[in-house]
Amino acid sequence: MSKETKAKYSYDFPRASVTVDCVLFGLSEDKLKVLLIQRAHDPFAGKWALPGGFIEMEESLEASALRELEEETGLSKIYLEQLYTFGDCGRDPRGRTISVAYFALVQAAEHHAKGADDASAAEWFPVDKLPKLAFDHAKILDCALTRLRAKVRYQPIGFELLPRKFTLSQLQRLYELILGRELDKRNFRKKILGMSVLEELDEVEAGGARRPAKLYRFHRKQYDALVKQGFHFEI
Amino acid sequence: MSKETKAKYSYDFPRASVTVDCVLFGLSEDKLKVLLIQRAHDPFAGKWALPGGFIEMEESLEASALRELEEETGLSKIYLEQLYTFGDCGRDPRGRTISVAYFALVQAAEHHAKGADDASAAEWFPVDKLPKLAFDHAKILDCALTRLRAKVRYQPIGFELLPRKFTLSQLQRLYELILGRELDKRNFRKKILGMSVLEELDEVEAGGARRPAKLYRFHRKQYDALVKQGFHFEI
DNA sequence: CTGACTTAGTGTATTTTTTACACTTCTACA
DNA sequence: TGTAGAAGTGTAAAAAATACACTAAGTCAG
Repeated sequence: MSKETKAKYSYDFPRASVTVDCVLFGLSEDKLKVLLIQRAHDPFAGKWALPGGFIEMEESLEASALRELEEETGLSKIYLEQLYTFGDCGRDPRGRTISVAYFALVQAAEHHAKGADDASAAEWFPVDKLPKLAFDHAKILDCALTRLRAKVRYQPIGFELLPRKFTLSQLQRLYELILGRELDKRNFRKKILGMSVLEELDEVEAGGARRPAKLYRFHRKQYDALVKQGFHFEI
Repeated sequence: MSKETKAKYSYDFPRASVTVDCVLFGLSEDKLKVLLIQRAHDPFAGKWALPGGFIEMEESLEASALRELEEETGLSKIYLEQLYTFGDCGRDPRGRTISVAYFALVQAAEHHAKGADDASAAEWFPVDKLPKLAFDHAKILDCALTRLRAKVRYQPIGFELLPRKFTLSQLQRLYELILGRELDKRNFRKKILGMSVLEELDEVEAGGARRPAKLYRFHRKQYDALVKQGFHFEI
């Protein structure tokens, strides 16, 4: 345990390292944001990067991603979806590294990320105002954004970005942000309510010098049931 | 090179193996088929499995997949798309193995696959009549089928499965096979022709005791141009 | 207390898209 | 030459998507 610092694991053939990286999207200040950490160590020390790191041997890929995320940003209990696997030869100066990328949507407001472990800082950046990223993380992020835009059209994933109780205007605004275009209020409401995946609550939004809006909640069970029946959610 | 058979590559931390596996779909005898190889070696010697194997260090993931495919089945020059990465702990009895799965569509008729290398045989199996598969390959195949069914709805991928020149009836039949339901002939033609991604040829189908059908060709350039304009292909 | 301000909330008419549906055409072969 | 068999074609009805403008409910300032 003292001087045995190298050559502890030997194999007949060379092996690549496997890492996981997470693209976390959040919504705050009326902007779509992504969570980045500032790297504490080389390579790319001081540079911004996606949270992530090496997998452990007795952990599934997703578990690795969740662990790294918690270690570096303090965030936990997040639903991750696998995005893509990046394995080009030159992508990591330390040697051949395969990175399995995950992405997730969270309520940025609820998650005050703080840097820890291999990260000296963690911060939410607007997706249209990003710093230069380490490794090929710009490419990974780009891939995630494309996926998000495609996905939001036919899956009700947007709900993950909002507080559990939200107004229809908030929901519409979210869709407009992700899709990058305005939607008609009446048509949006008609459509989304017609899907019966929203549960109308008996509460209204507090505060503000205007008519208070009704609050709704996403009805996941109802949604899952509809999906099973072959329902096609599409905005 | 003679007795140095172990411990040639050493690392400070344990590393997982990385493999690639390919799900190749083909069309023949009016059935959707998938290409399997019979494993020549342990583990699972004699069992059917997806073609695939370990990556090399100086090869991209896709290049590895193409190489393995050629080694084991003789097929080459195929457009592969990354499907998903499978990395659960118990999936390979040899130890922790991460498999990056790819999938592709080819004209089964044109590709007389023959077993070679680590495969003692290669054969096309109808997707609804599969043998028991090695590793977690049944899961991978299932994932590929789901993806294919989802994808065929909004991308004109089916064309890869047909000969370069094909009739509208063949195309319709293909869609029916993949989607698993019948389509109306007139509506199908109206829709597909309305997309202007098919080029009508001056040839007709030969042979057969019936009215010969016009031949068409997929117009990839036209399709790519439409996609750039934000065109949404959907059957 | 009331009027001004701000966002919430609502319905209908038009256009477009999707669906359902049946007969004629063309060729090979008996 | 006529019969078998797939190819090929149009229209009407239903459903979905779109465009569009006013009233309602609350806060706050005066």
